[in-house]
Amino acid sequence: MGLGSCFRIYANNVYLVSVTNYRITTTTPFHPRCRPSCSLFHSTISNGTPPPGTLHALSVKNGSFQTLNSANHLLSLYVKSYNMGHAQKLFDEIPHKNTHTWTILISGFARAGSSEMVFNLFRGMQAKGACPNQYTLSSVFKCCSFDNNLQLGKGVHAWMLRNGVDVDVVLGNSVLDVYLKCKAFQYAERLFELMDEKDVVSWNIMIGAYLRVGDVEKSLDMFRKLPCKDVVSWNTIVDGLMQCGCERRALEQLYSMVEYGIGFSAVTFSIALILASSLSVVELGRQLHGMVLKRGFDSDGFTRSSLVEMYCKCGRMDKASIILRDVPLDFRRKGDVGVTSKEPEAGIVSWGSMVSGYVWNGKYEDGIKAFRLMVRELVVVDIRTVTTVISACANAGILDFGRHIHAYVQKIGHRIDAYVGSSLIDMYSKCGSLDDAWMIFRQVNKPNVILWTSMISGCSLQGQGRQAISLFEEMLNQGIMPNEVTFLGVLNACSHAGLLDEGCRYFRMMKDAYCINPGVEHCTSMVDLYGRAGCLTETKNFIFENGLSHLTSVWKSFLSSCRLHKNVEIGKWVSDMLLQVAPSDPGAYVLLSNMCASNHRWNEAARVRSLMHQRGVKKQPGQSWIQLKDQIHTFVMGDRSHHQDKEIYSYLDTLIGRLKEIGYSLDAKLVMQDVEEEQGELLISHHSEKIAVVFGIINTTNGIPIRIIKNLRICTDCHNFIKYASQLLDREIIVRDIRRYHHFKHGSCSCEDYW
DNA sequence: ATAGGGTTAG
Repeated sequence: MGLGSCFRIYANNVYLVSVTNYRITTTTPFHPRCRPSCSLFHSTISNGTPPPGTLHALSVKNGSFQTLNSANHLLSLYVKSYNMGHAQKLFDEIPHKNTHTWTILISGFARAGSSEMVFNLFRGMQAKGACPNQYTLSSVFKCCSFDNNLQLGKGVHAWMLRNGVDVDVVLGNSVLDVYLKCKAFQYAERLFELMDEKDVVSWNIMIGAYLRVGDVEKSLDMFRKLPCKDVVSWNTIVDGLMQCGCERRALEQLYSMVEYGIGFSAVTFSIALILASSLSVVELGRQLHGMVLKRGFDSDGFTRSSLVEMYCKCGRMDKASIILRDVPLDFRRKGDVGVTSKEPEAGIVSWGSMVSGYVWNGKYEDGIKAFRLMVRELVVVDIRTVTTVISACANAGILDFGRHIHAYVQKIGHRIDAYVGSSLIDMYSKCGSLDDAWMIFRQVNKPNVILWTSMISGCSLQGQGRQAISLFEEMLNQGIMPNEVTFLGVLNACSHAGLLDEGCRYFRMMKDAYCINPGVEHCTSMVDLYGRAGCLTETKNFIFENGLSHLTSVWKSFLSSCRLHKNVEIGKWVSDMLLQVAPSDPGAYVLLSNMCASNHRWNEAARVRSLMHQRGVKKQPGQSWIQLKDQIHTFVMGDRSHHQDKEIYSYLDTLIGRLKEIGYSLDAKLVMQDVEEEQGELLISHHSEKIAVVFGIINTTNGIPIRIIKNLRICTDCHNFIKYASQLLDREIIVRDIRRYHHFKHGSCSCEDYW
């Protein structure tokens, strides 16, 4: 993790520490009593340290920075306070480096996850004839594990054996971990057998590795054979089972822990709380909360964060905020925090969880408020939390908040890595701003599959099918291995762009060349592809050949294709199938009645509606929302609750009049097609998306695109209305509905009227 | 100095 500018609190003073071009600056001078000396470097860490940069400057000035020993101490001080930029600079200045000098810097970069730096330094070290010690090797192996660099790991392991390096159990475990993280199970198993000294950590590493690849039986077997389990062994098995989707078995193991009297650690609580929220057992969560309080684990930041997250996921924001109330933002001043402790991060995580929690629960304003508070209070927001929040913004479609966070990431000087990059690309493309997504995509250094996939899916989402495909081809050319998600993006792109042949080719490629079994989503996408191309017979064959006839999504897609191609005969048959599979799905009835209506079969349409009514199937009410400044404005059909309602409706009526002059018409038959409620022209003209659009027009200046999010699919009339409005007012209007994006510009839509 | 908590795409 790179470190840019950040705020650090030393002895109740806030320092802005910025590291740019290896130069360190602080806004507030440190305490004048401090005089740099070797011993001071150590003692100051624990009791309110002035930034080491200042110490460095002073020590150079008054000549106390002379011996290699003191240089190494200073180096380690930089490393411990995460100032790797300055550490590197100092390192370069040290003329005669010893093993210790190299090791300090290497371990620092290893902790920061900068594998490339570690590998380069390690090579440099060997070239200069400095002999790596066990600490050095351990750091290198850690990076090999992190980077899946099997080649280097194997090389260093061989070098160790050749040079007769004394391998103790810790170093042996590091090597074992490399082989397992790289999924080199044969090597690992052989090494495990040959290790003359094995401890419980070695076993835990093995058990964890089998769980990561989903080999539940093997890991459970080893777990049972393990003679002296520690709490980590138990944590590993509970968490691993949960990750493998065996939540019930995880819960059983958790209960066994209690039975055997194994004391829970903070990690156990974290895992257990997540388990409780994924099983939606609020009661278990509450019990755990009680235990946490009883055992005093509520001072642990990670545990608190899990508590907050658990309550957030259960929708209990009240409970979550109570926990957070006891975690003040100035938690770092409480004196229980050392520079090297994980605690500051953990406190931040609690707040980050709260921000995400608000967003998950649709309380965007509160989320934004909490985030602002964090920033205002000069808290360093943990980058992992940031990615979570960005992804929450993506799913909630709130571009402004997303942009704020993007700006924040830039401000703190964090490099946009694959994690942040993917979530930003996703956010921008889901919020309808593909240009920004491209900008992010181009600036990421080492793109991985996920990054490529985000961009491919983004293009596909925005209807840029061809673009998505050429991106995919480029990815293959660069030797990046696509996975099932990538193929899903590509297939969706083909289906949106109507590229039948290409879609079929990629589907075969996925199965034959990459041995990926098509999942439900892939098959639905294929059904969509065939259906949209008008190959209704092929669609039907595909469904039966692939045994998909039990899937609601497949029949729904088929039915909308029938509607598109106005094939009522097949459509009726499809809707029979659909109603058999999903008799209580409101979408089935709506689609069917729409299809009948658009073919002027009014009686049948009415029959479908009354059937729906009889069976007590309720349609989801339509809702649209738009963000202006910090506020999210939500509208339902015929909404009168907004304080600007008079203005909105009079503008809407005028606008409809003007649009009619350029060709828009409120067609009576469209009234019946509607996905929301459908009774007469008045109601259709007051659909939530129309209200939201008008509200946006009134409250923004010309030239600013209007972004609307809708919880259902957009109806034909609103689609028409917005097309004409974009032409008349020369405005870009972007509507994200439940299925896809509609990018209206100059009177046409990016979906080319298919959705 | 080794293992376990939560980060990105659908």
